[in-house]
Amino acid sequence: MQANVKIEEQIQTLLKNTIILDRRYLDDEQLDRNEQFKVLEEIFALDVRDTEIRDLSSHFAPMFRGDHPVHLSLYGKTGTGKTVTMLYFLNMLHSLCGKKKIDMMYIHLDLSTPKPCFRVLNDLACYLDASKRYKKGISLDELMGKIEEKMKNYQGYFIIFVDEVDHVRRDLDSFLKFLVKRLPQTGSSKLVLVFSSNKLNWQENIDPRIKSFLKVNELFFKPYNAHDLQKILSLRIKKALNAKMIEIGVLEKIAAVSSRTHGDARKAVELLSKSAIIAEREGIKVTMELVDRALDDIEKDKYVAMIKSSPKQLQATLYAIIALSSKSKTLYTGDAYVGYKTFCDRIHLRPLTQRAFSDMVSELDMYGFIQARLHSHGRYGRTKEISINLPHEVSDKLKQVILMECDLNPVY
DNA sequence: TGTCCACAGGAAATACGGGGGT
DNA sequence: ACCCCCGTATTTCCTGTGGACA
Repeated sequence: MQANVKIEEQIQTLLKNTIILDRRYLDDEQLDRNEQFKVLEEIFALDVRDTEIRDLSSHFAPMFRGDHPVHLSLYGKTGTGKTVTMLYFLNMLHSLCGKKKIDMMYIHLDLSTPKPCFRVLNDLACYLDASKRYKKGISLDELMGKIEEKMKNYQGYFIIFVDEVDHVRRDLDSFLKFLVKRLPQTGSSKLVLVFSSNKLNWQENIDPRIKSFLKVNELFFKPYNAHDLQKILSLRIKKALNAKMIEIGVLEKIAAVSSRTHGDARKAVELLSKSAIIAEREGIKVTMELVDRALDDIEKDKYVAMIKSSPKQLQATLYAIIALSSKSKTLYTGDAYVGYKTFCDRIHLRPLTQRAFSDMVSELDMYGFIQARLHSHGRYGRTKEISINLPHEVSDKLKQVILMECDLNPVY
């Protein structure tokens, strides 16, 4: 009896302190297409990305006169809404075309993770239902043929949205050549290509003959400013969180910090989400200080997540470096390599050559785990000076994580 | 000024693993 | 089942190098 009361009390307080009401709205991945569009609609209704949408409209307007719009290039850093805005726009365009009885279809090729040319074409073919999913073994030509075959009888507008084009590894040239020169010549469909990229110069390295065929209109997405971010965040708060548990100023702070450092909407929402999670776990309101802590946490998680998804060899390299550099102040490649080999021995991993090890070190340097500066000691040789400038807690955490990964999955 | 250390980092060769064709 | 092809990971081999030292 008494226990019942107690439990009820506890549940009551928990409910009262609940912050996250619907966590799906804190992570777009968990929303389905329609829900995403709904959220977008609300955001765009607040005049966010208004100019971009206007530009897009005017770019595609010729379609309604039976004209053929030229290709389009979108530029903007990650998280500035290129993908989201374009998808939203295409969706609208699609339904508008439906109303006006204009034949139109669009395809979104998502390259957020880099893929070789082959896979991209395969994806395209799959969307068109022109081929099954291959991993390897079929020639590019054959794939292209299948796609052409499928498109031969299509008459209407055909929009291909290539998201993050510069991520086509190996042979971006032949991929573009196919899209720009070969595909338009098959059948009578009106092909419109939309490219997005966060590199301004992605066109620089492509074959000039193809480049000249890419008569592109360009559209720039500016990073979100604090004002826009506030609108976006407040919408998320409305959808996902218990507004009573969020102190005044938190929203503004997150928006300000985010716009100052990156202007990335996804990261801003992530920060909000992280703050809420911490607050809920500790049963307190979301305060300004909590936002700072969430910021730290995100930073740490980044490293941990990255090392977790890295190959064993890279993990071993990092472990050896962390372990060694806590003992001595300056660490050189040779010593690091020796330490790495002993560690490999311990976890039954076949050690790499020094040459390959050196590449691992460079990679870790690139990712920001360590710093490796080339330094010459005169007749005592030239080597990299390796140092770590992560906070101790982070490197300790990394060590733990790596050990766990290795001990649980011994190789060889 | 020449030597020589202890590597860096480029190029080419080789190993590997997964998948299709037959 | 066997062979071939392709893309990627490593190895092998190699040339290059800043500067302390004699």
